[in-house]
Amino acid sequence: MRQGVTAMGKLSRSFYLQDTLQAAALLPGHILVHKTAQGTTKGRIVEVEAYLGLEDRASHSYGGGQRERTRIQYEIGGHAYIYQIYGIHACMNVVTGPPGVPESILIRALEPVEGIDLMRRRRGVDDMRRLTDGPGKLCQAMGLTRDQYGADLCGDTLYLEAGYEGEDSPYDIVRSRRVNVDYAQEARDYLWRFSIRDHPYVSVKVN
DNA sequence: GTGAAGATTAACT
DNA sequence: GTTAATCTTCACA
Repeated sequence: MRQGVTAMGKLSRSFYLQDTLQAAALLPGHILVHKTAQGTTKGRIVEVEAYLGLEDRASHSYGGGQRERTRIQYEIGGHAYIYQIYGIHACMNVVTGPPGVPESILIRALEPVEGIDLMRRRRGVDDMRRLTDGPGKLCQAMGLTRDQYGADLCGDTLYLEAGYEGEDSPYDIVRSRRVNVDYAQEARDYLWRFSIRDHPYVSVKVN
């Protein structure tokens, strides 16, 4: 390694075991990495939303009823919860908390960092701005499908790389209402979306 | 077995 | 701002 170039490590299990809202607030700025036979893609997380199963009417695990789709949310934090939505798109979540606690964090937007040409090919789009500025788009760009359901983020193919060091985020994080959960009664107003202030890759403008 | 709805996107008007 | 695309999962019978 060259002098002055710091290799920052992979986020460890402990990151995923902290309080979900705390983890969600710290997630923007870190890097999502996916290694495939086609190549490696990396993107800096710029927008996430927390889903707290038991008390959150917008969560797939609301009420705690364990279903086939949400099985992985009940595992220990640090696994990938990927589901298909509207029959078309995949969405990538990071499972948090100890075993038995169905909480996760939806990754809603990334800033492309590495493998940008591969992302362009997968998306069939040239404009870099449209590569990863939405939950379905980033999965397509990163090559994430339900095949990655349950992947261990403490493994070597799909994981998070530290984008900054230390306990506190150096980014200016904004809390806002989540996107497209208006049906969720009282839960629609929870400020469980965390994004980097004014970042160009955030999917939906913060109010 | 049947049906409804969705943590979205892109292409419209 | 509105709407179609497209299909798995879940609720209910």
